[in-house]
Amino acid sequence: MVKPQLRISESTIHRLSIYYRALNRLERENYETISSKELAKREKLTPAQVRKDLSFFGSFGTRGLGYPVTELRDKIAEILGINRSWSVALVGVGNIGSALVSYKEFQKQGFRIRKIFDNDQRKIGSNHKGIIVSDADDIVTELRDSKIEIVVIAVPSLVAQMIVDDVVRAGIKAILNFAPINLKVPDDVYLRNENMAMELEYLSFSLCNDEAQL
Amino acid sequence: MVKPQLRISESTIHRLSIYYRALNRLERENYETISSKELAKREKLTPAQVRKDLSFFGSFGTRGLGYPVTELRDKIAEILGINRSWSVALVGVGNIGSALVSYKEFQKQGFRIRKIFDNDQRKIGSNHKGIIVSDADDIVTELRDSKIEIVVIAVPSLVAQMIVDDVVRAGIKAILNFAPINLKVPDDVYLRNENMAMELEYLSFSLCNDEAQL
DNA sequence: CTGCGGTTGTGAAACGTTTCACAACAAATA
DNA sequence: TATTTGTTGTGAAACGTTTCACAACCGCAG
Ligand SMILES: NC(=O)c1ccc[n+]([C@@H]2O[C@H](COP(=O)([O-])OP(=O)(O)OC[C@H]3O[C@@H](n4cnc5c(N)ncnc54)[C@H](O)[C@@H]3O)[C@@H](O)[C@H]2O)c1
Ligand SMILES: NC(=O)c1ccc[n+]([C@@H]2O[C@H](COP(=O)([O-])OP(=O)(O)OC[C@H]3O[C@@H](n4cnc5c(N)ncnc54)[C@H](O)[C@@H]3O)[C@@H](O)[C@H]2O)c1
Repeated sequence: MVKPQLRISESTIHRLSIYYRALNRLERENYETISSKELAKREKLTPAQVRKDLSFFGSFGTRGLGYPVTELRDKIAEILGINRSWSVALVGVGNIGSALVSYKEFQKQGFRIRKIFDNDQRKIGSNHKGIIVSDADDIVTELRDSKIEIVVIAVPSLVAQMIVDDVVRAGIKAILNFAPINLKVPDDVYLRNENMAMELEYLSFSLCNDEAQL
Repeated sequence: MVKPQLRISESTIHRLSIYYRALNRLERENYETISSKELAKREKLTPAQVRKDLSFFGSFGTRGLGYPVTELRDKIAEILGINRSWSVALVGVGNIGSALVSYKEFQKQGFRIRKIFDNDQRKIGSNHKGIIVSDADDIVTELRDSKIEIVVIAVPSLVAQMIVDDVVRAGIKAILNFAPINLKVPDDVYLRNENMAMELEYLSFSLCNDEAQL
């Protein structure tokens, strides 16, 4: 898929996610083709950037015409690996965990929550959207025997490292963490952090340094 | 605060957020000073980066000794503008909105949710952590007469642009958006997006391109 | 008060990403 | 067929960020 031995930057991948969503909308609006110029305008990017990003993975457009919307959308889905479904487990079904379980878009996109863990006796055994909450003490064994590929961590910061150690021990290679803390994982485990406080802090900084044109 | 006419990059600000949290932990662990080397190690960054980031804002360390933990933490809080409290409004108290209202860390950090809007008749008038939910139809007037500085958008994507237009019309200059869509705002309004799907997609991409050492 | 180990602050080099600019091509029109 | 308009794909230039490397300095020991 990727042109051999070319390192793709994080920003490029993030923009592919953006293109993917934009193309879905364009399809709904019955566009058949889209130029890099128009796509860039819609997403506040530059046409050159759109073309360069795509060119890392192949040549999907037609000169003079632009890119075929549906085809490009599918191509990007393939590149991102979202043209399939992924088995996801959630650890910690509190405020944010519950919100994630109830979020239909993730399921629609192919991210299927198949296991939920918690250590609260009142929650263990309860049913969340058809999934029975397991005891967090069993994470290692339950994950090892499962087909889970991605684990979402939504437990308090203080216990997050402990949980993530278990998750890693169970052989999981991809983790999405909501605790505002830097988790330590081996090099072969992919870890992404979702840190809302950081975005609020960015807004705070922007407001404080307003005249400086950020 | 910022050295005159120097543009600070987004990455630098994000790292300041990281340092801030790290320093808080160090304080709890009774560290009095910390070297850029040690701080970098803890947060998987480089010592040079730590020093360069801080140097944009002044000179906070002592050669031979490192940085004073508490003092530096307070300095960074001042730079980020989080040494004060901010009045926040939330629009959409569904799954994710409720999670945010219940999240104590934001309040502790000084981000105080003071108003909540929704358009669901069953929710309007109800009480969430001491705040009565207002009718979303009144956003413009209610926000205009208020001291709200930051608005969090947690409504379905389809209505997010409409809501954000109201919010902008009310004179709000900082918005944190959870809807997975590119919102259009005037140049003088700061908009940050929290897009969880994007992080899941990044993990998916990483897993699919594993051998390529991402 | 000199020398040494340790660390900052910062210009300059190295590196990475974005933007530019244009050849190559597609379609439409005359 | 020739010409015009529009757009991609991509090397090369411009720009921005990270890393390097070292002078300047601190505290301490002798
Ligand atoms: N709520 C938010 O809006 C929000 C926003 C940003 C970040 N976060 C972060 O997300 C995480 C969860 O936040 P929350 O508000 O949902 O907290 P919460 O207290 O509502 O939920 C935490 C859940 O984890 C469970 N838990 C605790 N220890 C556990 C363990 N050892 N093993 C398994 N489960 C355990 C608890 O029983 C609870 O169900 C925290 O790290 C928080 O900082 C939350
Ligand atoms: N739930 C999640 O975990 C999650 C994760 C990522 C992103 N998001 C995004 O966050 C947003 C909210 O998601 P959710 O799961 O909380 O949805 P939800 O349906 O649970 O909540 C949406 C809330 O917005 C209210 N609302 C609808 N139209 C409104 C209007 N015109 N004015 C004011 N309020 C209105 C609804 O009454 C409801 O209370 C969506 O854009 C979603 O894509 C949610």
